[in-house]
Amino acid sequence: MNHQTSSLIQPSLLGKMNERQVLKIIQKLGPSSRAEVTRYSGISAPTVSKAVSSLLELGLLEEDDVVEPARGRPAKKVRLATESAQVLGVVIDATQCRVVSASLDGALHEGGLRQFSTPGSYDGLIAELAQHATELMNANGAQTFGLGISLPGLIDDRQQRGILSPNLPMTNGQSPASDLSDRLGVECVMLQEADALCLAERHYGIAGDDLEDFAMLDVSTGVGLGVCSGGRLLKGHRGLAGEIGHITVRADGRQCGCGNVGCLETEASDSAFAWAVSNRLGEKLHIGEVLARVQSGEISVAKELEQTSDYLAIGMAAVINLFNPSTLFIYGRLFEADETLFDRLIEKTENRSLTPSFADCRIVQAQGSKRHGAVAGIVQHLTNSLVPGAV
Amino acid sequence: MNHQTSSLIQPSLLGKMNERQVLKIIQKLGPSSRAEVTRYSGISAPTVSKAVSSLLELGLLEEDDVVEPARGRPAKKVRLATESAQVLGVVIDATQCRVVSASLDGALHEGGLRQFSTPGSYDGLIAELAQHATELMNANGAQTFGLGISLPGLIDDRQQRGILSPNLPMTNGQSPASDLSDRLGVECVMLQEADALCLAERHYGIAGDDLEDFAMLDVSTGVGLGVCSGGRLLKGHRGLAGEIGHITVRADGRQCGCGNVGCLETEASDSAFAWAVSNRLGEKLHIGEVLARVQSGEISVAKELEQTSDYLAIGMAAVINLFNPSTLFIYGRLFEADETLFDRLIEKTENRSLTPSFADCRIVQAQGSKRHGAVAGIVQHLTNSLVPGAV
DNA sequence: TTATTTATTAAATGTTGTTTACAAATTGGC
DNA sequence: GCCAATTTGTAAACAACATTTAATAAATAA
Repeated sequence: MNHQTSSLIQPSLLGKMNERQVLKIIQKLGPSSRAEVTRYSGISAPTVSKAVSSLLELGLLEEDDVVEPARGRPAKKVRLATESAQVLGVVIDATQCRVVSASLDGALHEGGLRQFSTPGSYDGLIAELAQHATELMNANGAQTFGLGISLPGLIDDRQQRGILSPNLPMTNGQSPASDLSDRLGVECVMLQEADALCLAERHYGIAGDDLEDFAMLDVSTGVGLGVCSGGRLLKGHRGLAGEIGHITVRADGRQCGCGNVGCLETEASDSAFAWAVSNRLGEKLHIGEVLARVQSGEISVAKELEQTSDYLAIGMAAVINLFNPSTLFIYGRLFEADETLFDRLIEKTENRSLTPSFADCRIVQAQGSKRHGAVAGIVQHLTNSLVPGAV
Repeated sequence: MNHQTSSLIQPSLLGKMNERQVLKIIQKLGPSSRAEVTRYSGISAPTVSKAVSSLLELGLLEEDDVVEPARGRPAKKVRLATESAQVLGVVIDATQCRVVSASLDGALHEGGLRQFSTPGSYDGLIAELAQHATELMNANGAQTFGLGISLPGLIDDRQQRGILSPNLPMTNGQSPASDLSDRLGVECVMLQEADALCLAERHYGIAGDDLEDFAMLDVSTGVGLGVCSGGRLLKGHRGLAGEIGHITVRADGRQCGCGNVGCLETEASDSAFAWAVSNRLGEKLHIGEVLARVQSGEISVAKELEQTSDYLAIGMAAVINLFNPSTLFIYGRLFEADETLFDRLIEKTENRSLTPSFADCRIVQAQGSKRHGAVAGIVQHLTNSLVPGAV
């Protein structure tokens, strides 16, 4: 009658905790010698050696032949596996899918990118993903440790199941992670795409290493939000947290597909912007076409841009007030329309935010990609798997 | 050169982890025998015995003399300390302050409540709090393990310092926890009041035990939000997370003290409601006066109530969409004005929410109090202190 | 050759949890 | 009234694992 789900506390747990800590240090420091890890961690040298041996045996680490000239005996560095092991990342989008292979340090492989149009059926999607994944798994001698998936829409994180994806309805109720895992025989995890972008910044971003509490606003067809709080992704009860696209920013706004009116998404997204422009021109244009005409100087969209950014600022301010992120990443192509837009958007956001919260937050454009995010997702999953009840 | 802040991984860590686990089980199950803990946890009997001994020695547990008639040797139960130990809770509000004493299981002591008007100066506040606390510490033979403080306004969680409290400006920049700790010689922690309400529900609430992801909306003078995610309070980078009062719900709304316009707080709080009623009646009324006149049938406030709840629903829907709570607690006295208000508010919230997120969330009125929250805060702090790098 | 740094090995010590056995304290039946 | 059954809690023995220190080997620069 064991009601506790938590991991059993056994002496061997300590060894695993040390392994995970050593792994995390190498993820952070890059290729390192055992002595460097010892100094950095405060763990004794023999313990570090033991953990490194174990990680080498697991295949998560590899020996690195780089020698840096120094005083005494040269260090034999170890690094995250790049030759003997790999992970795959899968990005599923409304129109396109991508499969990439990467080493455990997150570096995407040259020539390891497969891209194809999203098939019309779920079975077709899984089949094509599985095929490309299999090819990448066999492409080089590396053992594949796992696969991460970035999926748009609402995702049930506990059941690893799609719930509602307006632009990709075929995934509703499906479990691509489980289906791919069955076909490929490797561990698979699925992430909401905004969460994937979060992990991309957290693990492979350039924004410094104090990235424990930050947020990612993804402005494209809809508006998505990923939040990292205390070093963990904010999931909520079922994993639906971060659905900012349908918060109300205009009590009497336009009708939204969700049934509500005046959602952030209907007032401030690529689609909303394109809709507004189309409305004025009396011609149905997609965001790409709008941006192209703007860049060619054919049309001016200052007014629509202003209105869109007014509402986007309300959404950004809500994120800053509610989550107090140290950094707010903005992911989107709207800024291509006007290079001064970003700065004006920040100013508007400041006016809509609580002063101390805004002062504590820097706002930058995101650098990462969903590809990197999917890879980061599986790498993080593997890392945490080392210790049963890990952070 | 140890850059790691995490706790050192030592064999003795395991013992502490077991102690904490045993303590948590007793917190959850109530007074229990060692055998019961053994069965529930799956930990072996001698280990449980050892942990219990240690916790008895620390003073966190006490022996319980209740014997339940059963088959074999009667169990000697242990419980959270109630006679030999206590904690204090402090609630600081704009007009009133309270100091309470409670046993480690959270039960407030009979006659252990001190209440007084909030002094005009910070030094006076600390002095009076310290005096009442000292008296409560000496009131019975119990050793005082710590003190929890509930404070309104923005709080820097890392530095345990007040930042900005519109209704209690004397605490800005101050550290009541540290100041009281110096005077009393016991451990003190400070919580934002919405977070305190969260902990009250989580530890002493009646809402079931699956309370890992939930939210607490405190509608009073302003609108505050506390969020518990994955069992931890959402803090954000500095601890400012949950500042929902100043998100924009009406792009062209009333001017707010924060500098912005159309904040949730200026459109949907006790004050906003009272302001709207006062405006119509041409007479400046406080919320209490409004409610009194409503209950006496003197005035009708249906229209203002409708508008207030319209905007409150927008805020609640934002919480549901963004945090995906399993439960949303509402704390406030607005519902006294109309007993059907709560149900209508839920309906409006549903219209403003994403369907799956709303379906996953039940909305209930909060039962806990800030007093319980302050106590829960220090008890949780003490519990987590058992293991350095705890959850 | 000496100094220096790295990494491993060996030995000593201490911690943990578990199993096994046993004592303790009660109920229930004869 | 007494003995068996039952359940609880502790003690001792044991095995696993960790950490540390110290010693040793290895590999290079000076």
